[in-house]
Amino acid sequence: MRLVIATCSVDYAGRLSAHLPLATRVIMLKSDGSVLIHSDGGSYKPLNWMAPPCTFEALAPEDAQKEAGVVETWKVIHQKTSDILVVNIHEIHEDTSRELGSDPGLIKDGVESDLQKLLAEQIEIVGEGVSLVRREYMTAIGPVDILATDSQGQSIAIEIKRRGDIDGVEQLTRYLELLNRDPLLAPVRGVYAAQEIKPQARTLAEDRGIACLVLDYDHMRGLDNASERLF
Amino acid sequence: MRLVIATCSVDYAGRLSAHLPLATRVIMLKSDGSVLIHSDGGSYKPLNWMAPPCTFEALAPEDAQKEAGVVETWKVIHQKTSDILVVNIHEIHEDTSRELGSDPGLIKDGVESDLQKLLAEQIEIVGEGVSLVRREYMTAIGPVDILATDSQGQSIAIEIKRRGDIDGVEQLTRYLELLNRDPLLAPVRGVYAAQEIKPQARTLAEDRGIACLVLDYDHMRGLDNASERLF
DNA sequence: TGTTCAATGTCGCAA
DNA sequence: TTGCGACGTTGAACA
Repeated sequence: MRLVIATCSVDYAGRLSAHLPLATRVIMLKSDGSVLIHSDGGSYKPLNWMAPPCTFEALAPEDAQKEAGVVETWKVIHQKTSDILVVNIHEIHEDTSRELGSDPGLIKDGVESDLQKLLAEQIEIVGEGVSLVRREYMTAIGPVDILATDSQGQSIAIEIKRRGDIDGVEQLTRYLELLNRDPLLAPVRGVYAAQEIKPQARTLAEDRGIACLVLDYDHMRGLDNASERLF
Repeated sequence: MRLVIATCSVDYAGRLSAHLPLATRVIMLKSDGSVLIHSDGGSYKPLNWMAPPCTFEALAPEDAQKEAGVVETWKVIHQKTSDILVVNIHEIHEDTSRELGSDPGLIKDGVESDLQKLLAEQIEIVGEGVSLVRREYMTAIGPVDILATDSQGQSIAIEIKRRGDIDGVEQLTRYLELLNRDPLLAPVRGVYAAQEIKPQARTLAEDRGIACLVLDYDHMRGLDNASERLF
């Protein structure tokens, strides 16, 4: 790992072309050859970067560039896609290198599977008398998040998303079409459950006779507040 | 901007919970209070981070943590969502600070909007006698990229993607279904235009009677530049 | 300010 | 390897 603070300009050519005018930035050079160029702001996404596997090469600038103030040119080339990143260094302000060793990696806990688990446990949220058949009900085109039956014994296919976009409605529509071909299940109605359902998704769902259900994750989780676990 | 190389463990609680075991990492502290924790590998995404707007606070460790080897605790809290990131510093190996100033920002070329603009200008690429009706033709479920008419006056809905995946075909299908309900427009045929069209997307498109059109951005841009040179 | 859509998306899993 | 969906997505344009 090498960290450089330098005044530089950057050019990228690959799936698109991009240019960064001359300014002072942080350049992170990882040991796999990958490069990240960060400004002092924004979010975690760098202004420009090169993903591994790639090769790094430091070159002496051409005469024209040398006159423009370039002291060094870094050329980073992606080995598969031939994407190229060129960093023209005008001045290096800081330059630190250190061996970090491998990282044990991130341990995650609690995402969409939690929502699914909670809704399966609290399936009566979908409606009175509704009971769970099973989670991850397998079909030829993939698993339906939850299959349930209502008080009349009619099947309900439930698709769960954290954020209810239009593509989740498409997904559920495909499942419903398939499930309704099964005479043992049909008729199957659909429920689209999410913490938040976008207006366009709701419109499309309701146009197709799919019910929308907004889930309150915090309420479902009860008092098990994740932030409390830190203290 | 402050760059720290430190042996640390990290905890995050917010939309999910995550934990990073003790290891040596790079910690980037931006002047807006945001924090990025990088390992020496992977892609541009940090192992963990906190996005602005957030507050940064350095605390003395509690006794139990001090015994575990913690010399300092950094607490970063998101001002709106109350997401929290806690960094327990065991040892600082490098610590650099420098004022970077604001960044002029990235200049991009070759994204979807560029493609759309060029295809609108060079609409005859779609077919002889085809003429532009308008870009971003609005419908109830969103704007169609380009609406055009062919030499017979029949409507054409064009969906443009940089890379033609299957979801673009789904999108165009939805538009076509809607547009074909309009007696003033129907029948409307579809054209799926992209720099690269995946085989599955092509198969699905053609199965639905949607024509596929591969765009050569460099060539189209060349024509554009050439036509500019005439005036 | 909120919503929608693209992205050099990235990442992880399963077939 | 490829396909597919989630992501603490991020970022930008637009209403």
